[in-house]
Formats: sequence, structure tokens, C-alpha cells
Amino acid sequence: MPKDVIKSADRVFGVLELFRDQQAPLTATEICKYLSYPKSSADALLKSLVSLGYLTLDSNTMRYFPSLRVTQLGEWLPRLLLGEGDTLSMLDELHKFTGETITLCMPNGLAMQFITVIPGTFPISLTIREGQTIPIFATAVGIAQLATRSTEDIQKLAQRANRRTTRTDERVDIDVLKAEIETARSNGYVEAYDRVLTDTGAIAMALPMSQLDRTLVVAVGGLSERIKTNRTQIIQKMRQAVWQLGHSEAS
Amino acid sequence: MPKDVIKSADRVFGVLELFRDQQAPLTATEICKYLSYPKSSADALLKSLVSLGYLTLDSNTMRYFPSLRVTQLGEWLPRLLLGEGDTLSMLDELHKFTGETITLCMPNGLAMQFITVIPGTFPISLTIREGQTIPIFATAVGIAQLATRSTEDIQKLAQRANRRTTRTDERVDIDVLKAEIETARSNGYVEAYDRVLTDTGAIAMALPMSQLDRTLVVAVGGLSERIKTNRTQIIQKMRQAVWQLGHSEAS
DNA sequence: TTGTATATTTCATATATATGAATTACACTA
DNA sequence: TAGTGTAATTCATATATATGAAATATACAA
Repeated sequence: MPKDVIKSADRVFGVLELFRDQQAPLTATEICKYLSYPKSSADALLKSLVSLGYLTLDSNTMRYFPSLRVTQLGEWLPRLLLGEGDTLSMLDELHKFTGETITLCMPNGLAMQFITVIPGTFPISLTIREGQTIPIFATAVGIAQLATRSTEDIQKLAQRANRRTTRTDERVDIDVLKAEIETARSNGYVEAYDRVLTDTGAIAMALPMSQLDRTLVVAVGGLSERIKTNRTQIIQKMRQAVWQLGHSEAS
Repeated sequence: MPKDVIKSADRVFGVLELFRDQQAPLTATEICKYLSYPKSSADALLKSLVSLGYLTLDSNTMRYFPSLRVTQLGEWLPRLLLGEGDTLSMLDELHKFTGETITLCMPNGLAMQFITVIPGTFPISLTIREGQTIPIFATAVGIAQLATRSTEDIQKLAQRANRRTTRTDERVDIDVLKAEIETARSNGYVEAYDRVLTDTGAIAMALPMSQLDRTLVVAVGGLSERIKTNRTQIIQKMRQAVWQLGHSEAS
């Protein structure tokens, strides 16, 4: 567990993630086994989740299962962040076309967070875990996201990042950043090779603006050489797919 | 806060519910105000949720907002519990037709839990809070749900409930219960007037079987006299709406 | 009905978290 | 640049939670 995370909070999501992955009712003992919790701790937590209405318990089988109130916590988000388009279909389309790892990210503090990852089909593919984060300043997805913001906002963020870090090699060179942003805005996409992730190339594009100042980014990533070789087709397909997303009607 | 609920668990959902209701980025101070948390407690929790990837932080505005990972926790549930039909539209349709309070419940232990509540349009309407629970044995929605289970399961549940209660007036009369189940199965709906809720009448129907043994129930509820007066039309409309739901194609 | 195995609950204690006051950081204005 | 107001962080202490062992409950088979 990451340091400085409240244990119960981590466990709440651990339980919900387990159900999301298993998609079946589970007993307390099964949940304990999967998540390596002490029995009485898990029991207290599960009872809390039932009292709060987020888990249901079948009193005959003693199996727990999430309630639809879990769905209600998050079902309102896609429309605000993604609009009416079918983003998942778009990601699948990119995946079918390229065979590479397709990712959807959203900005989070000084990082980009991977929301959705569709793994590449090649033996050598970019491997990223959903939920993982990556720096916002030195990556294709980060630059693509920053390019959607005002120059003023970007400058404030860079200054804040520089205040926070003590290591000189982590400092953001604002002039270099500005140039990259310019290129990104001009091209409508960002390419990055062998940067934060070794041997990895990525081409990133911002999605049509969300209703909030949290523009999401889609990226195609994989072995640098392969991405470079196919860059023209990848960029073309991404442009088409993102354009289509922005012009889909409410379904 | 309900007794015996872990404080942090309650607060995790409190934060997510706040965002679901507000649908806008919020600062830590705003969240503190809305939820009445001490600042340092809320800060620790918010930082945990960010570390876990469920909240995002805009470092310029210092505003938090949920990430799409919250959506992923619950978006898989409706298909398993409700099938492919558009249940919300069905509830809206019933609401337009009857003007009464429409509820969607799922079973939880020895109770039925209200997942969705569309308030009635009459000055005197049934008022129920989403998340609230009601006993499974003495209510229209409870009987409707139990009627979808085997006689054996129902008997075990009743015995378990009777073991648990000490009050004789709360004991389940298994013969009365069996008769009510019979009537429910025969009619395809359940009516109850002036039972657990004073002056309240309700007509309940089970939804087409979910893929799990957790059949949900829809109910029309309101002032007993009004429900009685309109019972024929209500039952007819509910039958039609529920049938249509069970025969909708994958969209 | 009795015995056995597994699940659930209880309890004393160790560890984690919550709290409010104090301190530090940051943004904005003059 | 300096001052002010607000936000964020830190810290000592009180309270809540986690834990593992023990006790109790439940289900099932003989």
C-alpha cells in the first residue's frame, strides 16, 4: 500500500475493485483470501459497507455483492469528462488498427493518471497498469494535456513543480516546455520517444474538450522503433477517431 | 453516522456522494464545509483518495474531482442486475403515467434497499431517501422479491430472521408469509396498504430475472386511498413497462 | 441427536487515525 | 517588496481501528 494512505480507504476500494474484477457474489472468507485481510478486520469493514448501502448481503449464502449505489457514484462522470461519444469504442478501434497499447489518461496534480489501458497485441508491448501515474511535464500524454490549457496556467504549474522539487534534474525548463507546447498545438498531437519510459514511443492526442478543465488524452504507445515506423498511419487514424468522437450525436 | 460503521469508510463515500450531487470540482475547504469534517482529517483522506487514483487534484485551482476510475467501480453492475433494458427510462415512464413515487429496490440481508427514488408529484407523496432500507418480510417490495426465490430459501431466511429477533411482534409468521408469496406468484404483483409505512400504499413487481440471485423490484407508492383508487391502471401500466423491459434488445 | 469442520463473533491489546491548536506556505494587493 | 488574509501542513494527544487468539454459532454428515 502506498505510504500515507488511510488503511480503511485503501480497503474500501480494494473490496470494490475485487468485485469489479470477479463480477460474482463472494463470502467474507473469500474476500479475506483474495485481499489478505485479517478476518475480523474484513468483517467490520464489510458490515460497514453494507450499513452504508454500498454492499448487499445474501443472508442465506452469506455472500456479499455491490449494490447499484456504487454505479451511481460514478455514472455521471463520463458525460462531463468525455461528452456523449462512445470513447471505449474509439479506443477499441485504435487498438484494432494499430495493435499497440492504447491508453486513456486524465490529469491529476503534477501527473497524468492512466484510466483505461488496452494492452498491445505484440509480444513486445508497452505494459502499464490502470491507475498508475506518469509525470505531466516530460511525457507525450502530459504535453498533449498541457497544450489544452492557457500559457498562464502552464507557467503557474511549472513554477509550483519547481518549488516542490529539490533535484535539479527534475526541474522543468520552462523555455523547453513552451516550445513543446507550441509544437503540440501546431501539430494537434505529441510524439515522444525514449523519455520517461525506456524504449517506449507514444503518440498522444487530447480528446475534444470536456465540460470541465480536465481534458483527457488518448495515446498509442509501444516499442519506439515500431511507433516511429508507423507514425504516419497512427496519427492519421487517431485524428479520424478523435474527430469522429467530437462529432458524434447524443445516443 | 450509523453505529458500528468505520469512520473512514463512511467518509470515503461521503466525499464521492458530495461530488455526485455537486458535479463540479471542489476545494478541500469546500468539502470540509459541506461534510463538516475537521480540516486535517479531510486533507489526509483527500490525499489518500488521490494516491489511490479515485480523486484528481488540479494543482492550480487546488480543486478535487473524481477520476473515471470511480465510474469503473460500478459501471459493470447494471448489465448483471438489470440486463440490457433501459431501467431508468422505464421508471420515468411509470412516474409520468402515475405521478406517484417510483422506487427501485434490491435485496440486502433481511431488508430491501432503495436504490432509485423518483419523488411523487402530488403535494402528499411517499417520501423515501435513496439508500434507506425497509424490512423484507412485511412490505410489498419485500414480498415481491421473496416470491422470486425458492420456498426453501424463503423458509431458511424466515428462520434466520426469527432466530435473530427477540420481540414476538417482529417474528415472521411462516404460514402467513407462504400465503402472501402464493398470492404474489399468482398475481405477478404485490399490493400492500398501511403496513410498515403509515397511510402508505404500494404496488410492487419484480423485474425480469437478473443474472444473479438478486432480483430487483420496482414499486409505485403513495397515499393508500389514491393507490387503491388507481390500482387497476397502475398494475396494467407496470405489467406493460416491466414486460417491455424484459423484451428490449441489447442497445 | 451428536460430532465435526468451518464460519462468525468477541475481546484485550497494539497500531492507526482524528482532532484542534499552532505553525508555515501561498496568493493577492498596496 | 512588504503586509494581510486564507489555505495547507505539522504535531501532540485522544479516539478509532486492526489484529490474532479464543469462544460461539452454524451447517452438514453419520
